Amino acid sequence: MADICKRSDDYSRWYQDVIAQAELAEASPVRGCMVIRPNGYAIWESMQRQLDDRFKELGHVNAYFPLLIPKSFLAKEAEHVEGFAKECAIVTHTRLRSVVKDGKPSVEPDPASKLEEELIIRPTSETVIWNQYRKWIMSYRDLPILINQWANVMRWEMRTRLFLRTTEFLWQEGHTAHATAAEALEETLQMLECYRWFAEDIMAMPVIVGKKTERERFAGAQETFSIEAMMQDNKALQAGTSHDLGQNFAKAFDVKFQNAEGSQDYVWASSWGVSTRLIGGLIMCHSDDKGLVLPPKVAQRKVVIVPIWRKDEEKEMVVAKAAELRDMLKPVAGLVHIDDRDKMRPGWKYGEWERKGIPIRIELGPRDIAEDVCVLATRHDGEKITVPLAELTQAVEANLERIQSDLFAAALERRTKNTHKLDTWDEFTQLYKNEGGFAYCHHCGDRDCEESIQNETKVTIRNIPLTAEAEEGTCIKCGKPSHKRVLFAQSY
RNA sequence: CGGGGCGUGGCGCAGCCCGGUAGCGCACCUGCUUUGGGAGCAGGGGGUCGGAGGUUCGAAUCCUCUCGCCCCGACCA
Repeated sequence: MADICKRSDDYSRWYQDVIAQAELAEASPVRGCMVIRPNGYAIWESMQRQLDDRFKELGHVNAYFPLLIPKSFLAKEAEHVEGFAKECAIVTHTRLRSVVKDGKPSVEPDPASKLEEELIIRPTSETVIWNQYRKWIMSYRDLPILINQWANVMRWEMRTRLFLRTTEFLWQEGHTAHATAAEALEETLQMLECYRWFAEDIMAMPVIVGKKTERERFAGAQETFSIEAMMQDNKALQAGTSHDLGQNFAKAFDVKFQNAEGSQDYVWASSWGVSTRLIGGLIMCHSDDKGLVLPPKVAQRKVVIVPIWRKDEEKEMVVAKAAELRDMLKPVAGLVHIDDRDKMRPGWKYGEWERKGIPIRIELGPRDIAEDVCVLATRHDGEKITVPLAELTQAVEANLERIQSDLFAAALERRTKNTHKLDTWDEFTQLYKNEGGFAYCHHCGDRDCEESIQNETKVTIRNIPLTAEAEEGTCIKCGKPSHKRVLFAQSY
């Protein structure tokens, strides 16, 4: 039981096994949609809370815009339609009627309820939001507007994978409006940095921060920036994006303001988002063949106590002691769970909490209590140490910090080991024929050249790192001159 | 949508080729003994084999269609 495929045998099978065994999510009756189970949702809540706090610190407020968008809205920004039209779900009727089909009772859309203007289920909310902004913005005094919304969106993708790409997903989308291009860009970069912070400091997932090429840009954006993380199969995962929208949406939705000098100008915009895809990244970044591994800062339950007993009297005593420890640990570990389920032996419980990724497990039995100690086991490295109860709080606190930094260090080391600087097409194709990874290479910047690389190798330019230094070279593919290296990888 | 694989109690599978109306492991329920790394014994409940049609005295097994899932591609956060 509890079989998790080894990463080395079949990575994507392993990924699915981890999700199933940790009870994070499962498929739904509708293809491509997922049911996020409590363990998975707890991760999302934890991410949501921390991001939301940060957004607010940076001056943003939350609002909510509707799920349904008039079809015509999507047609207002040319590139935007181009980008999303293929994957929009459309509402055409407002009610069903009962019918008998092949002798069986059934339902079908009532033809009488057909909508005059069909509605789109939002794939993203720029259009509805900008339609409202037109009403809210008159003067430069109304700017900036810094709104975020937590919502679900739908993109009818051909192929889905739990968390990484589902037809419906949860995300946050920030939509800001500014009086100047510089301010919009500043906001775009500020939120990009916020995402870097979240990925690295909270998720312990190192990322490369950079600018997307024209080809990979968000439909309707002037510039798109992303954070890219390396998964354990050496593929890249785009973990968050921040877009400088320029005046594209303001022009499409006619959002003008009067500036201090009295003249009219279109508003400058940014939008940025991260989604439940982050959970997929979290899994693929840290988990192992035993199951999920959660960084303490993301884990809702950071510590579980497994009491051990033989007789009922022992159970009472051990569980009471466990409750004491739980209360004692609250300031450093938050809510601590005591697994006092009967009918399950300790070994079983250890396995279960390992599959579920709880960072620290405390084992507490009569022998420990007699000696005023307990056993502290850390999930990520499997180490077990005996800790005097008097020192437990500090030990837990120190270990939570250690786990967090160990995970980041391990992920960074793995990325470093699998990152290369390549200068020849031969090395490039060899790398991606074999182990893959990140490759910093020169590229001419030509869209067709970029496309031909993808067609031949499935490798794309993930981004142009913000830290890329000027360096003369020649394009890895076509040999034309290049002035800096860009980040290549196969991606999810 | 193209290529490959697979649908049999909750989960994982066997049976299918050589038709005779279902079996194993785990899980579940009851009881007793257990409990420091996935406990043991005994008893027990649950499926008509993804769906539809066909061949046949008889179909999980053969044929046709269909739906769904997984993997590999094209599309994408």
